[in-house]
Amino acid sequence: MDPVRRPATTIYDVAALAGVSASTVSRSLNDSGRISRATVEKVRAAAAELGYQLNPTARALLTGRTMTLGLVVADITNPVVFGVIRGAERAAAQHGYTLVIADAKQSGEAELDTVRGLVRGVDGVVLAMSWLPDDVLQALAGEVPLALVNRDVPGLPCAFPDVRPGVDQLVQRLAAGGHERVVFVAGPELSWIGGVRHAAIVEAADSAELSVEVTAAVEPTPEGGRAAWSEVRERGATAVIAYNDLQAIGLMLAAQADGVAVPADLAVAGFDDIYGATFTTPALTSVRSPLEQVAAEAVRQLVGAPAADGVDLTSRLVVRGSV
Amino acid sequence: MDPVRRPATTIYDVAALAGVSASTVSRSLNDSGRISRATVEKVRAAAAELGYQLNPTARALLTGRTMTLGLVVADITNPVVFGVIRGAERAAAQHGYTLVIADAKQSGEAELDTVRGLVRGVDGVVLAMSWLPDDVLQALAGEVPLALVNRDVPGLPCAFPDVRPGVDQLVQRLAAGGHERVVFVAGPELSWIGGVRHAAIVEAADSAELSVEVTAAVEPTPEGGRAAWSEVRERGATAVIAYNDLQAIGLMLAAQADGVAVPADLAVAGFDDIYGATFTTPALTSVRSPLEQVAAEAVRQLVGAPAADGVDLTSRLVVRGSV
DNA sequence: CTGAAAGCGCTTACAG
DNA sequence: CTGAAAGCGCTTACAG
Repeated sequence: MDPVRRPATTIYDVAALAGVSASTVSRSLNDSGRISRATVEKVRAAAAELGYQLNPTARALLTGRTMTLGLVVADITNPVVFGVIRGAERAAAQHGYTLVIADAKQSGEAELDTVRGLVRGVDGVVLAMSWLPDDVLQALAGEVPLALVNRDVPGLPCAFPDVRPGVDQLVQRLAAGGHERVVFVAGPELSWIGGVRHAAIVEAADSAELSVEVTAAVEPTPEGGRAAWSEVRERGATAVIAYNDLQAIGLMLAAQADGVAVPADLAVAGFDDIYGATFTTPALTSVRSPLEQVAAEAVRQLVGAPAADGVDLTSRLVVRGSV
Repeated sequence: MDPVRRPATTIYDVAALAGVSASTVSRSLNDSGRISRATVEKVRAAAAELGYQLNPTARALLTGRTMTLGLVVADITNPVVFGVIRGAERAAAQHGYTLVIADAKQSGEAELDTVRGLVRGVDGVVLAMSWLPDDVLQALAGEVPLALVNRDVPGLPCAFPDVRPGVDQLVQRLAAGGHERVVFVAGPELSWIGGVRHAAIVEAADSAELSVEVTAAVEPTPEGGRAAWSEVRERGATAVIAYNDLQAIGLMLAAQADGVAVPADLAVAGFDDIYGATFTTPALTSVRSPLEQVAAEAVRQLVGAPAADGVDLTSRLVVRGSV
């Protein structure tokens, strides 16, 4: 791979061409003031002529900052991470950072290994939908600056959506539709956001005088949703809210395969409004959270940039045919 | 972000604790031979005690290699890139590289900018589903080692699946099903793999004595598929093969919305067998390519590792309800 | 088998 | 306003 690359031009090449010292080149290019305009322009011209590009490695060694951020996602197979990746990348670029994306492969152990492997090469790590317990995360934050997406751990920078508005809309809609038995399909036990979703549903149901039951925990996948279907059916639910869209889709397909009409016999809703939520028939109703903004917010906190105003991390209901 | 990090322990700390020179530490840790077993163990113990971790930046500056690879995907929103990301990441890790993932946002210009931004920080770049023309790619390869996924450009390392086996199976199945008018929905004009797919279909159709028409080019998205539906209908097709699954899904939904029964009135198939191909009713029949292996193969070529045997880059038909 | 020294490409006090 | 020099943390000829 190596032989192809021509030796990169350095600051010294530029200095020689411009007839100044390397220090002056460095200062001119970083316009740190204190250099005469004429010199700056001479240096700029020389740099342009040689096609000079800063060697980020050298700078990183000196400054101790790599200007690289790690993003560890719980499971890159879940379409919900798209938004997170997009938002994190946009925010990272905006603050001058490069983003390294790594997959934790749906396992806390793999996640920990992944972060550890990143530690020396990045200035900070964003953990999205982490499977690790609070104390492990707090300890990890001693090794490398950390920020969390869809999680709230005391003492750590965290960003997560406010799920209540969307959940309220969903529950009210179900109540208005005459549903009385609503079942919530539980996500992984370690999922913090799952607990938040459940709590928001229970609270909204209380005010709407609706009863909500919860199933045993299943995987946050279509297979998990399929697996939960029999329990949902036994509970005699007329409406089901899944931990996420993947589950909702699996459950809906399983129910339809059993001859259940959606939404006539069973209303189905999920969370995340993933890409693919419109592929089903009927299309899936879902509580959508602005994950791009949430991820961007986590990055902002991580790099210590000032808060932008007008960031709205509020969820909302996307109504489609399944409810 | 900075103040949190404790000053990292260096090779000199280890050297001091072990009572040897820094050179010896370096050599011991890289077991470059020529160091007595006793010394190596002493150094290892000291390193472990201090929790020493190599500073990759310093090594990179010295060796000129960052041990980082860039992966630029045409559109991270397309589920088809999952496999590419997974395969590339696995292969990169296997060869000791870290993978930086960047999104070209479905635009050749953005793609070029993205690669340029990566150039100085990586040892090589994998371009997946590139939108750039051959000559631009060849020129780019002069700036940074390049490898291509789903593309064949003379003179560059390339990896792509053999689509013919899967296409043959699909076309034979259509022929056996009595279809006579097959329409292929064209993908983006710049898509090399689109041309390959089309050619394979025409060839297979010829041997099966089936006629194949092709539509105007549309976007490789569900919206593109929807947009192509009217043309497909006008052509009186009884079977349609889309450039990719996303198109196939969009087209199928549009047809169904017009009261067309799938597969009774219209057989629909796509390419890629994306995650989500089973979300539709009926589930989508698709020609699946081993993109993980293809991506891993591109990485292998990029880093110049010897070819592993038993890599099979052959496509196959995944039969579901839509055909 | 081990060490002293140079150097990778930058930035930044320290002088002038 | 500009330059000479030191140093970031490593690796690697060059000596011994």
